[in-house]
Amino acid sequence: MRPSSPRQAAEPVRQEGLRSINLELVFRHILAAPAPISRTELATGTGLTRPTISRIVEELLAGNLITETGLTHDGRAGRPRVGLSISDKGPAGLGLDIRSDGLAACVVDLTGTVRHLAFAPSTYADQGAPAVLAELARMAGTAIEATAAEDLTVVTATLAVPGPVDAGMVRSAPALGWRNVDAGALLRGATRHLAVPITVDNEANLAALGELYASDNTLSSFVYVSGGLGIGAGIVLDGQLLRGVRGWSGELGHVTVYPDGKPCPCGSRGCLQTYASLPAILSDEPVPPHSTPDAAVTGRADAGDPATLAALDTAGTALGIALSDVINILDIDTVLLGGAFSLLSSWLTATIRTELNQRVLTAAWAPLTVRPAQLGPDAAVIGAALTAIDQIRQHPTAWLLR
Amino acid sequence: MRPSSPRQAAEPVRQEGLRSINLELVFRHILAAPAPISRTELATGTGLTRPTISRIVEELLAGNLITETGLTHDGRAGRPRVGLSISDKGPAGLGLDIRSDGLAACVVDLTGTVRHLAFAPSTYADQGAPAVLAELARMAGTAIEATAAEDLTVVTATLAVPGPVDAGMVRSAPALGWRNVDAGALLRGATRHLAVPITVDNEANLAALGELYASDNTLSSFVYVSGGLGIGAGIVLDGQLLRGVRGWSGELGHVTVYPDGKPCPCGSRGCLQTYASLPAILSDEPVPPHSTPDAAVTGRADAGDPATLAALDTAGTALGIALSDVINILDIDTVLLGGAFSLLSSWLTATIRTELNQRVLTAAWAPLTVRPAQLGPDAAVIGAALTAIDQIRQHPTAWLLR
DNA sequence: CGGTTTAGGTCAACCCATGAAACAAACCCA
DNA sequence: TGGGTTTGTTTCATGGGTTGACCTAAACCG
Repeated sequence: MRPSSPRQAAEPVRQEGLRSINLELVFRHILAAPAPISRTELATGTGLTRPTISRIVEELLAGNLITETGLTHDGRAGRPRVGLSISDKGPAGLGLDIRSDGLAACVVDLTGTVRHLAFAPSTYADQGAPAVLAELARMAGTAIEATAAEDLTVVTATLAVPGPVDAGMVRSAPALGWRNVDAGALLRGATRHLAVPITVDNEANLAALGELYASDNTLSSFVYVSGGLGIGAGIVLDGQLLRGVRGWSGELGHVTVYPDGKPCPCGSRGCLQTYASLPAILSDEPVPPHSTPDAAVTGRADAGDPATLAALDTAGTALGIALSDVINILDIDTVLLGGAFSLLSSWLTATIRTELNQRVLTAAWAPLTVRPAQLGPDAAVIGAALTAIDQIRQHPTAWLLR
Repeated sequence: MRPSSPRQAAEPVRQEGLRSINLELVFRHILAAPAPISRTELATGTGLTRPTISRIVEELLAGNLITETGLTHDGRAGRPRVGLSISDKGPAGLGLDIRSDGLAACVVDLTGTVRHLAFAPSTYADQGAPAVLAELARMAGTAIEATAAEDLTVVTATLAVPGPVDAGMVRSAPALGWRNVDAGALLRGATRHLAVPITVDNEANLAALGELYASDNTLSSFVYVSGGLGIGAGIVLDGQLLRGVRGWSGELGHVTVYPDGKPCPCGSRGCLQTYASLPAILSDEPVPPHSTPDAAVTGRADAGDPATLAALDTAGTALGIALSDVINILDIDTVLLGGAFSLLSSWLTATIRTELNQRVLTAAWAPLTVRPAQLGPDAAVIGAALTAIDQIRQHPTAWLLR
C-alpha cells in the first residue's frame, strides 16, 4: 500500500537543509514580487526574522542570483528601502528551436527577459539531421559568446522539437522527416567545445512553459495548442506542465475527430491533423516559392479566398471538437492558440467557441476562454530557454553549490 | 513572473517544522514497508540516526498512528527487533456511495483494510435527495458505532456522487435525477449528531483512488473508467489524482466520439455515453423487474443475445476511440475498466485494444494495458473512505495536533 | 539644523532538533 | 554462565533560527 503522493522528500532534512528550504522560500518571494522588494518586506512576507533574511540575502547576492537595485524613496519618513530583485547577470538559459521556417536560438536571463534572439531562415527539408544540428550548434556558440559579454553564463541548453521525445531521442517528427533521431547525442557532439548540458523536449510543451512565464501570474491552467505542419499541445495544470508517463503528452494532432474520416500518415483515420494542420488548410494548393505555409494561409484568408475560408471553418470545427475532449477530460478553462494558429485566431476562435459551448459538459455553468497566445512563433524558443531558468528558480541551492 | 511550480511551502520552516518533515518521512517509510519494520531499519532507510528515529517513533506511537507488533526473532545473534507497523486502531475514514442498485457505507482503517462494509439495496428513483441522504446518514451512524467498538475513530466522511461536484454542490447527476443539489449541506444536516466533517466528491475520482491504494505500489498512472448509467473517469498520474481546475475532470461520458452522432441529454451530439453507457447497450430493451441494468446486460451477453453482443461491440469501439483521445492527450499507459465495465470486460477489452493500437500515436513503440479493475462495484465507497486515510498519510502531523 | 522615523546590521542569550558516542537491554552461541 | 552481537536509549555537543537590545544610516519634518 502506498500514499497517493509519492513526490515527497525522500531525504531527511537536517539543519543545513532547513537553511536551504528557507533560502528557496525567500527566493520565491523575490521572484513573486512585482517590484524590487526590501529585506524588511521579505521578513514580514515570509514570516522569517530580519537577521535570518539578512543572512539569506547575503548568500543570494554572493551567488549572483539577486542584485541590490538601489534606494527607493517613497516620500515617507525614515531610511529608504534597499530594493532587491532578480539578477540580470549570472545564470542564463539557452533555447534552440527547429521551426517550419527556420532555426532560432535565444538566451533568457533569470528575470525571464530575452537577452538574445537570433533567427536563421532555412529549409532543412533537403538536409539531414546532423547538418541542421551543426547549424544550430553554430548559432548556440554565437549566442553564448554574445551574452557572455553581458556577464551571462548559459547553464543549460534546451532544444525544441516538433514531436514526441524521450531522453534526447526524437521518436517521430514528420515535419522534419525525422524518425528515431538521437538529437540529444548529435547536438551534444556538435557543441562539445561549449561545455553546456543539452536537453531535448517537445516544442508544444516548451511553448506552453513560455506562455506560462509570460502570463505573469494571471494564468495557471491552460492548454497551449501549437499549429504548424503538425499539431501539438502543451498542458499546464496549476502552474505545472503535464508531461505524462513518458513525456509524450499533448499529441493533440492525433486525437480522433471523425472516426471514419481522412487517413493520417500515423495509420489512424480522422486525426485532428488531417483537418486543421497548415497542409490540411492549404489542401492541395501549392505554397509559392520563397513563402511559407503560414504566410500562404494568412495571405489567402486575408484576400477572402473562399476555399481557404471554408478550410479554416472545418479546421476550427475540428479543433473545437478535439479541444472539447481535452476540457471534458481535464477540466481546464483556458485555451491558447499558438504557433500558426495565433496568426489565424481571428478565423478560428468563433468556430472553436461554438463547438466548445455545445460539447463541454460544464460550459453551461462555467465560462471558457479561447484566445491567441502572447509570444507568437517565438514561444517555443523562449520556453526552451526558460527551462534552465525554471530549474534554478525552483532549486536555487543547486546553483549556489555548483 | 512566477515560478512554474507554485506548490511549494509558503510558510517558513523552523526547527519544529523540520521535526514534522522528518516525522512524515519516517511515517512514509513505515507505510511503504511490506512488513513490520524496526527502528534501526528505519534509521538506515531514511538516513536519520537512531536517536532521532526513537523520538519520532515515540511521537507516532503516542498519536495512535503506529503500533509495536512485538519482537521478531530471526535466529540471528543480538537483541531482537521491535516491529513497527501502521495502527489498525485510531483514525479511520468513512465512505458513502449512491450506486445504481443501492446505498453503501464503508469504514477503512489506517492500514487501508476495510473494517466495515454495509449495503442497502434501494431504489431512490422515486425519492428525493433529502430522503436518500437521511438513509445514508443512518447507515453512517451504525458504521461509526460498529467501528467505535473496535477502537476506530472516524475522522472524515466522504460521499461519492456520479457527476461533477464542487464544494459539496452536485451540479448534475442524471443517474439520480439531481441538479444543483447541495448534497454536502444536506448530509451535514442529517449527520449533525455524529460530528464528522463531510466531503463530497466525484464517484469515478474516488474509485480511481481506491484502485490506486488497492494496487499496492504496482500502479501509479492510469485511467479508471467507470461504467454505469453514465460514464465517468478518474485519472491518476504519477500517484496523484488529477482533479482539474474546478474538480470537474474525467467527464469521459461526454467526450465526442461521432461529431454528428446521436443526440445526448447534455445538448451535444455523439457523446461516448450515448454509445457505451448501460442504457445505450440495452437499447430499448426494458430491464426485467427485480433486476438491475448491470445484471440485465451481463445476462444477455452470457446468453449470446446477438443484439446485445453487437451493442457491446459498438460500445467497445466508442470506448476505444474516447480512450485513445485520453492517451494521446495525457500519455497514460494503463486503462482500468471499472463499475459495470469490470463485469463486461471480456466483451470490451479486445475491441478497445484494437482501437487504441490504431489511434494512439505512441502505441507503435510502447505497449498499452487494458484490464478490469480489482475492486469491482465497491471501488468508489472504499476510495471515498480512503480519502480521509490519504490525508492523514500525507500529513500525519495534522492528526497528531488535532 | 536637530529631532523623529524607518531600514538594516550586529551581538548576545536561548530554544530545539539532529548527530555522535557511550550505555543498557536482550538475544545467540559456546 | 559469559562473551559477542545487535537493538534501542541516554547524554552531551553542534548548529541553525529566534528574540531582543543596541547601533548606524538615511530619509522626513518642524
